[in-house]
This record gives sequence, C-alpha cells and structure tokens, in this order.
Amino acid sequence: MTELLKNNISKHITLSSKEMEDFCNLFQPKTIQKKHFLLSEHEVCKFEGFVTKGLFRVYHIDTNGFEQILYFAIENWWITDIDSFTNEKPSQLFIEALEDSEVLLINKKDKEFAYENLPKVEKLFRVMTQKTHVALQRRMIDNLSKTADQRYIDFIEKYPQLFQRLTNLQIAAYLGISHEFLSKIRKKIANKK
Amino acid sequence: MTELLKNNISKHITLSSKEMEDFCNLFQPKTIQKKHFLLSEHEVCKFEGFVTKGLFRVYHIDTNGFEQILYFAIENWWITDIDSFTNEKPSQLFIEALEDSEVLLINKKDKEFAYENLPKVEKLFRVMTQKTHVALQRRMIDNLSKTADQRYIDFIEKYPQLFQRLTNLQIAAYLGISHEFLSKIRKKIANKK
DNA sequence: TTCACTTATTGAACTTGTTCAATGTTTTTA
DNA sequence: TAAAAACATTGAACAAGTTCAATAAGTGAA
Repeated sequence: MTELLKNNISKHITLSSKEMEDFCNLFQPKTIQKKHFLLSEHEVCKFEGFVTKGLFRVYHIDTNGFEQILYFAIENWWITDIDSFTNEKPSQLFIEALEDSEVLLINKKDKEFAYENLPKVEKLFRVMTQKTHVALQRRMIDNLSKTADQRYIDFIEKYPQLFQRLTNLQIAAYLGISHEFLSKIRKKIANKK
Repeated sequence: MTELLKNNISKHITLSSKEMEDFCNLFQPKTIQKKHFLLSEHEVCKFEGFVTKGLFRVYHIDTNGFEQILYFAIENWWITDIDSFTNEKPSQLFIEALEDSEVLLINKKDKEFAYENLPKVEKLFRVMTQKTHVALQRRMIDNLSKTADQRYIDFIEKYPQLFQRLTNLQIAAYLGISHEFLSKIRKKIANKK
C-alpha cells in the first residue's frame, strides 16, 4: 500500500529501511469518492497528501466565478495547499477528486515530528519543493510567451496519460482559456492533419 | 555589510550568533555594474546570491527573441537559477544588473557544507523556497484570470518602490504584454483619474 | 553640447481569444 | 432505459492584445 510512496521518496533521498518505515507510518490512508473534496476554500489545510490512486484537481475560483486550475495530481503526485498548511491560514483553493481516489495523508504535527527526528526529511521536502518550483517557473514562462494553441499541444505531449483522463473543460481551465476556444483549437489541429 | 543578510535570515529561522557568523562567512561579496550579467544563458549557475544593493532582472529569451521576466530582485531578495544551480546544468536564464549593484554569493560546495554542518540551514532554504513557490502560484493564478490592466494596477500596488525603478519595457516583459499595449493601458488609467 | 541610443506614445490594421446562444453528444442517475 | 445533467461544438459579434510604422522625448557618453 505504501510501496508507491516509498518508491517516490527514494527518488529524492536515501533512507534506511527503519527510517523509511518510521516516516511512512506517519501517513494515514484515505479513500475519497469522485466529486468529493479533500479541501474547500476557507478551510485550513490540515494535510500534505500523496496520491496512490485516482486523480485530483487543485483550483481557485476568482471573483467573477471562473475557475483556474493550478495543477492536477494523479498517482505518485503530492497534493496540498502549501500556504494554508504551513501557515495554518484559510485556504483559497479547492482540492477535488475527479475520479474515485486514494491518498496517504500526513498532518502537521507528524510532519514536524519527522523534521525533528529524521533530518533527511527536511531535505526531502526542500528538494521536492525546489522541483515543483522549477516546474512552475517553466509553466510561467510558457504562459507568458506561448499562444494557446501551442500550450495545448505542449500539454498533450507532456502529460499524455493525464490528458486522456480529463475533460476539455478541465484542460481549458488549466491553460487559462475558455472551453469554446479550446474546442476551436482542437478543430483547427484536427483539420491540419 | 552582512547586516542585511543576517536580518533576512532571522526572519525565517533562529540561529545562535556563532551559527550565524559561520554561515554568513561562507558568502563572498561581489560588485556588479549596471548592464553587466551575473549569469548568462548556457552557463551553469555557480551561486546563490543575496542582493545588498541595486536591482536585477531574471529573464528568459524565447525562440522568437522575446524576453519574459521571471522576477526582479532588489535589496533583501535572493537570486539564482535554482534549477541550474542545484542540478549543475546549463541555465536557460539571464540575470542582469539594472543598476550598479552588490551581492553576497555562496557557491555550491559551501552551501552543501552548511547543509551538513548547520541543520537549520536546510530548514532555511526549505522555508524560503516554499514562500517563493506560494508567491509564484499566486502570480500564476493572477495571470490566468486577470486582464493586463488589472495586473498592471496590482503590480504598482504590490511593488511601489520597485515600480519607480523600472522602465515600462521591463514592466511589460514581466506582465507578459507588449510595451505599446502597456502604454495604452497607462493612458486609459491616466484619463480615468 | 551634440549625437547616438534607448524609451515612450500613438494610430491603424490585424490576430487572438471571449461571450453568448443554439444545438448536438455523452454520461449519470433515478 | 428514460430523463436529466454535464460536456462539446459551432457561429457571430465583440473585446483584448499585437504588430508595424511614425514620431517624440529622455539619457547617456564623448
């Protein structure tokens, strides 16, 4: 059950079996049904989660009622509202399961316990945050410089497995365009082939 | 000279005077003239830097020759290409001084020495990376949802001191719009008042 | 002080993307 | 399995933003 998690951690740092066991035991499994929420706006995010099954979207709703999807998370991805979780303040985000899903959750107290007692865990989260930050910088540059057509094509190429599990509405909300316009982009691409 | 740096570190973690001294001694001061580069594309970024004087821009040039500014850094800000620095791979970014500037630089070997010998430093950089990540998430959402007018107004409100030191070309490259369009936005705002 | 260079403004024509409304298709759910 | 709900497509009118070219204004550097 925690096999996926252990593999994921091993990609970033090296732990002894004992350390790995101790750390992974701090996570609680949770099942969450499609269309249900792991986090809603105004709540304080009480967890950092690792997805072992299913699919989530992490999104924001702006003052005009439009959704912007910050990221998706499938198996092997981590999910949290890092701002709400670390600073214990109300979240501005929603985390919703788009499929029947399973996650492993660690709460703040246990995460801090790990920081204290397993110094390598501090490194683990530093390295992971760095990696997600680099990826977001890359996405920021792409959003500043590329046209919607190109961002759509890039998305399909970069996340082919994810792409198949999403609706066009969701992809549009991630790309920052209307779903009608995405539909027109899809038609244009189809005609070109 | 390292006063600014010490204050900055103290905002994130608590170090004894000895620890603080040891850590800050790992930094080398460097003066860098206006229009000179701290990092150029294809170079490996050999430093993590803390700005004590002046102003930098960190930017990317896309395949069409357009610049996207990832961020600016003035006194009290950190600058690096985190991807290039941590993974020792060629950078895709430029870091240029927009004013005569001074920085304190730490290299990879000394930073790793600090991680080994001063465990709190690991926490320092985890916390700092988290904060910059949260800020970038916020910017990402704003770029997906807000119009250029609003992003310009937000920028002025959020960074009033920075705003005055930048040209409209630089602000436009940060907002992801043409400078001609920024000029029209400015006119529209001026007329409204 | 002058010359070169960079920055800022403006207008016109154009491209990209939005909005709204209508219609068709697929998926869920009772 | 029928009805409801969610998703996808399309067109027309519109808004946001770009491009290009012309001109003005500001800023060094010699």
